[in-house]
Amino acid sequence: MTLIPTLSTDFLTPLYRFILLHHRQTLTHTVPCQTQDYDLIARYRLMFKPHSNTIKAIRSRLLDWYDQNARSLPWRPASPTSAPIPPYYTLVSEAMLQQTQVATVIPYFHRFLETFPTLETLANADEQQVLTLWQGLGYYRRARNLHACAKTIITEHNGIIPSDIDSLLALPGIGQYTAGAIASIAFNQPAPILDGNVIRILSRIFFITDPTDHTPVKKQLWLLADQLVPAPVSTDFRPGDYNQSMMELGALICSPRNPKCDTCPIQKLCKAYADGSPESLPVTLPKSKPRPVNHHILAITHPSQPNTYLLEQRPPTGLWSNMYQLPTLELNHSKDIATDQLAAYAQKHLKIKPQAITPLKTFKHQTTHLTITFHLHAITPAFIPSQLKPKTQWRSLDKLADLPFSNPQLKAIKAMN
DNA sequence: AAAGCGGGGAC
DNA sequence: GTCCCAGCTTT
Repeated sequence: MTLIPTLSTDFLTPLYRFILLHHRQTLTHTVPCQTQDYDLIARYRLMFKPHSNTIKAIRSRLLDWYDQNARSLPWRPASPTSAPIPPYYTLVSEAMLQQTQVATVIPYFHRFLETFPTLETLANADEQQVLTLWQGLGYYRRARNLHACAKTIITEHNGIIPSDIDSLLALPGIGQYTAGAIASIAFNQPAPILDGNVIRILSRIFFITDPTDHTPVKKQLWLLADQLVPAPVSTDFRPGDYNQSMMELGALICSPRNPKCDTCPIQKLCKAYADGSPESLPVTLPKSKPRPVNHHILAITHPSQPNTYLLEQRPPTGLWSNMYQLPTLELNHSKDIATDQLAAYAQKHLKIKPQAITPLKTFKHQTTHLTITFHLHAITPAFIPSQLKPKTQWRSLDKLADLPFSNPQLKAIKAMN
């Protein structure tokens, strides 16, 4: 019994060739197999080589379903016959859609393109303006990467977004998924994608019960996705539409909970449905819980100018990098002791000697890794400092529209007005 | 391999 | 409350 998979490598990128080679070796070492390995080997066979009829059925059913049920979205052509959208639109939408739902992205996408209608306008913009348009969307590194991406494409690719996976992967903020999405959607290249939707669908169709965020399983899923994406020789060579049909199915039918199996175009091909357990897949590794921390916000009023407060810019790395805020420090102990610490911090780091510190408000903010309790304090300086620390400035709260703030900072600022 | 990185939708 | 979302990067 041979377990060497027969894959066409004609259209695989070097990365996939590497993965494939690695697993060929793995499988070679598995032969001859031990009896206790039969289950594992059966699973590997399945994952490597679905029956060609299964592959064809999945492709054609998904494409037919997509033609009838695709949502109208701003980054899609209005109809199959209308002009293709610029690759720049695909780049922007894919950056925004990373870990973010379609409904959340739509208004941001419109505002962004209104301000930066072309790659060149984006490349020439200030990072501050790009971040401000991203305000509230989260994962702000995406905005800075997209901005850097535009600059790089202008200088190193003559302003033309590259269509090959390797060039795309070299750009900041573009990983395997986004490279595959841009190559397939914007340039109709037969590149696979693997996002949360595709993982969910593949794990259910092929009944993959291993944790899908485990690296070897993830590699198998990439190989599976690579086999399923239409190849140039096939009659239904629409890799961009096929990839989008997978994600569309994951969003509209094959949802994490309460999947609508009754209306699923590939229900008959789904092993998890046959097993009666689609909702139990995919299996994921347990995630760590958010850590509680305390952040203290200092609302320092200008002694003479009304409604004017001291602002600072956050460091270029870490949480809310490069965004603006009322001076804020992390201080993790009881609130009573905090006042002295706040005064010391204001003197040392802001050159402000507080005349009075008044607690104003406390509120919680949730991120993926932190549960932050914000403590908002009003501070009246004893005098106006002769000079300010770098990256700090006095600013009227009426004139903040051009600066990027995190949601909790906006909340604190709103409480001051 | 694991952690850091946001905010909101859906239930 | 929970889980997850058209993931990427750093350690």
